[in-house]
Amino acid sequence: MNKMQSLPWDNPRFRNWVAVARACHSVERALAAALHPLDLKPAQLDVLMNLYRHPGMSQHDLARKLLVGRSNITMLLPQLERRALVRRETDGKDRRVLRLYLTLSGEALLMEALKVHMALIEKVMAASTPAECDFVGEHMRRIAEALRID
Amino acid sequence: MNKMQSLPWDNPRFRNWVAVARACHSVERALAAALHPLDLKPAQLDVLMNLYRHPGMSQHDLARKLLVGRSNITMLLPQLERRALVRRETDGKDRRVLRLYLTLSGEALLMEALKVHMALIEKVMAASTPAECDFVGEHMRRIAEALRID
DNA sequence: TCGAAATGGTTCAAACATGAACATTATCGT
DNA sequence: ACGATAATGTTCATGTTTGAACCATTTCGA
Repeated sequence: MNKMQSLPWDNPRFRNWVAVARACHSVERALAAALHPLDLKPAQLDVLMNLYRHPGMSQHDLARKLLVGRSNITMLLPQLERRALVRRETDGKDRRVLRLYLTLSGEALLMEALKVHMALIEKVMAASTPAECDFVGEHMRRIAEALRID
Repeated sequence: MNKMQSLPWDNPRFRNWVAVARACHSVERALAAALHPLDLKPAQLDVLMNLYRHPGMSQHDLARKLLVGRSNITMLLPQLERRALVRRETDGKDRRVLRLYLTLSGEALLMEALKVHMALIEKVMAASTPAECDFVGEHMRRIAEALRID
C-alpha cells in the first residue's frame, strides 16, 4: 500500500484548492450571519444583485447565472415578491417568460446589503494588495471558464 | 442617486471575490457530478478525507473542521456506517465522545473518490503554474485565518 | 463531595435545494 | 398551416442542512 506515492495532499494543486473551498465556505457563512439583521439570505442577495445589473432578465437566465436549477428560482422569487423587493411581469412578445425587475425598495435593501457585503470582503481581503487580488480573480475566472466550456 | 460613486462592482476586491465564489460553486457541482458513479456526495467525501487524515477524531471535531453543525454530522454518519465505510466507537476515557475511523472499504472507496477529485482539480487548474497555484492557496489560507480569528 | 455549568451527541421540525414530470407557449420543418 | 420539437416556468416528492431543545456524561467550584 504505497500511500506515500501520490496522495492528493502532497499535490500542491489539490492542497490549494482545498484552501479555496474552505475560504469560500467560511466567507459564505460569515456573510449569512452579517446579512441576518436585514432578513436576507446569501441566495436572495445573489438574486437582487443580478436583477440590479440585468433588469428584465428572465427566470431561466437568472438560474443560469446563479448556477442553480430553474425550480430553485421559482421557489425563491415569491418570497421576494411578497416583500415587494422584486416585480415579475410577463413578456409581451413571448408569453412564456417572466421578466424580473427590482422595485424601489428592493433596490434600497440591495444597497444596504451591499454595504454589509462590501465590508466583509474588505475585511477579509485587507491583507492583500489590489494586484494580488486581481491575480486571484483572474485565476478564478479562468477556472470557471474551464468548466463552462466543457 | 450617485450610483456611480462606489458601487461594489467597481471595486476590484468585490469583483474578484465574486469570481472566487462562482468558481467554487462550479467546481462543487462538477465534483458532485463526477462522484455520482461512486454514489458519494461531496459532503460525504469531506468526511472520509478528514477521517483518513485524522483517525479517531470525534464528531464534534469533525463538525468544526467541516464548518458545519454537529447535528449535520449526526445525520451524515449513519449512512456511511450502514455502508461500512466508517466505524464509530465510544471513547473509553470519556464516554460522551464517539471516535471515528475509516474501515478498509471506506479507505478503498476514498482512494477511488480521490482519483476523481484529483482529476477534476488538475483539469481545472491546468492553466496555472504551481507557483501561481501556491500563491492563490496562500491567499485563501490567509482569508480563512482572518475569519477564524474574529 | 455535591450541585452547577459545560461538553458531546441526538432528535425534531422547519427551511432549502434538487431533479423529474408536467402545462403552456413558441418555433421549426415540411 | 400543422404537427413535432423545444423552451419557460411550476409542481411535487425527495434528500439535505440547520438550529433549538434535549439527554447523558464530565468538569469545575465552593
